[in-house]
Amino acid sequence: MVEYSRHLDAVFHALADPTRRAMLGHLAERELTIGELATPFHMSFAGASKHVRVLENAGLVKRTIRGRTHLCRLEAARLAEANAWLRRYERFWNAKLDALEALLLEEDKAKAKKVKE
Amino acid sequence: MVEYSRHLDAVFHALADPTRRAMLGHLAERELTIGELATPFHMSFAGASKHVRVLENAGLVKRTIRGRTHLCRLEAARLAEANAWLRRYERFWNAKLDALEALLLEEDKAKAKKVKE
DNA sequence: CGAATACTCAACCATGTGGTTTAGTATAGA
DNA sequence: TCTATACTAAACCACATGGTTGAGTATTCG
Repeated sequence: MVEYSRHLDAVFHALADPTRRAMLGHLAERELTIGELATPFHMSFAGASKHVRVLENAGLVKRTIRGRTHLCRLEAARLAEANAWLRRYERFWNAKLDALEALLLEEDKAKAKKVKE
Repeated sequence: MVEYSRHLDAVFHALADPTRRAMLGHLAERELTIGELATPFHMSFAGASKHVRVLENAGLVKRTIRGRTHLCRLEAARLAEANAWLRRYERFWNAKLDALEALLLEEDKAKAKKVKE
């Protein structure tokens, strides 16, 4: 759980930029080269390339060099880690789950009582 | 959906720091003052205070000034937004949820149909 | 009142960030 | 082979970040 920490730093930092989030969105459709990733943005090629590097370092993108083009594909495992971290706070934003939790808690109490008896 | 973008920048940036993530963890237990939030960390009081400010600006923490102490409580709505963003990639890391997603999508379609009618 | 407490603000520092441009490397294709 | 393509690397810029210290502002309490 603590092992996530380093990952999470990099992943959340990578996600904190709208360009990079958009890039991930495009990669969700299909694999793309650096050039294809770069074109939608008003930015130099090198600039976009640096964003891809950040995503790669965060483990969100894997690169396959094929000839002179670099094919990038989405790697979702680290997104799953980030999601897992966020889910720990789910009960704070989801009242329905709060009620469920209360229910389960009571069930647990009932069980505990039975065990004691 | 695009409206999230500004929020997401701030939220993900706030979450990219382990000190701030730990602070949120503590706030999940109970409301805390700035001083209580600061003590666990090897850091000046003012330094910790700046972290709280970042969380506050990201909308993750609400502050209630009570006399000379500032009580902070977790505000999870923005975490929910971040979670919603991440969930769009769920199918990439969880094959089982893929089926669920398809199901929900059909339900949504059914609902949309009803609304239209 | 006076002193301790809880906190902010401002200035400062080193480093990191997002962006650029220019130059360089390696591959593909005429 | 010669040139266009796809990309990286490096140097540079302005600005943000995470951290510090020191001073300032309320508020509480003896």
